Amino acid sequence: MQLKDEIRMLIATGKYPPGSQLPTVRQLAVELKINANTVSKVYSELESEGVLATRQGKGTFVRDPQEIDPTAREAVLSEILDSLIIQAIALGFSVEELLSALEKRVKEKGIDG
Amino acid sequence: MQLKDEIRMLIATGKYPPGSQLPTVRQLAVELKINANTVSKVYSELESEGVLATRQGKGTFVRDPQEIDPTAREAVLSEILDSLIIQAIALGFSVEELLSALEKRVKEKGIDG
DNA sequence: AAAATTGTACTATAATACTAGTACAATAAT
DNA sequence: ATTATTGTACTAGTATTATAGTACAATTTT
Repeated sequence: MQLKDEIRMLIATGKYPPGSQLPTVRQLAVELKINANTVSKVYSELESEGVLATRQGKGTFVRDPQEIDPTAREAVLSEILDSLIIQAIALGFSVEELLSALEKRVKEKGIDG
Repeated sequence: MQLKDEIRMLIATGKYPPGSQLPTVRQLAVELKINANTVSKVYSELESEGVLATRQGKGTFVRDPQEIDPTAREAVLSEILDSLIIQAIALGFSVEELLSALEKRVKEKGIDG
């Protein structure tokens, strides 16, 4: 299920800004040649992470971050940070190296904000 | 396959320092009540990431980070950093928030280095 | 109210991953 | 050399997951 990553990517790069509507599950299923239920599951998982919001009969939308419960939002971030830290340390990177690598990567990708 | 994460965790926390030997695939398979081939696969994947080194007939060992090819090592780090950045941005975190959250998380966990 | 649009639930089928058991290959110890 | 130890390859069986197709539920639009 790397579809989740692709959707997050499209959101992160601004292709789908907050409030915008994602393709319908049927549209995306046809486009990617996968099953509508699989798309639905992915949307549901991203919804439970707070990234998306679905409304029956209307569609699936990118959630405005300010509307997300801050506690849940930070919990998700902490989880992925922990995973990152563990992987980096296991590879022998120091904390300093990790921090500077993140800064460098951010600059390279030219991310706004 | 969250076994990979657990092994990385044990390495990161110093339970298995560089050069130390991991349990044999059979030992770990019995202990976790899973199949030896599954353990072998996990070991192989971690080896391809550069974290482990296996030697036929001798066992599987934690690789000394200094022995890892620096290019491959940084490629792995870049990959997980990109994943982190995308997830964080999709959740509406700014780069500044991401960096400070990482610093904070590192301090909280009291990681050496 | 009726029709259209969208996400979801359900069953059956196909594909994938895991398990179990065994045999083999490479290294180390005797 | 022989034996023991360790990781790997292989086949077959099981379980999990994804797919396909259909029907249903909730909302919007007409």
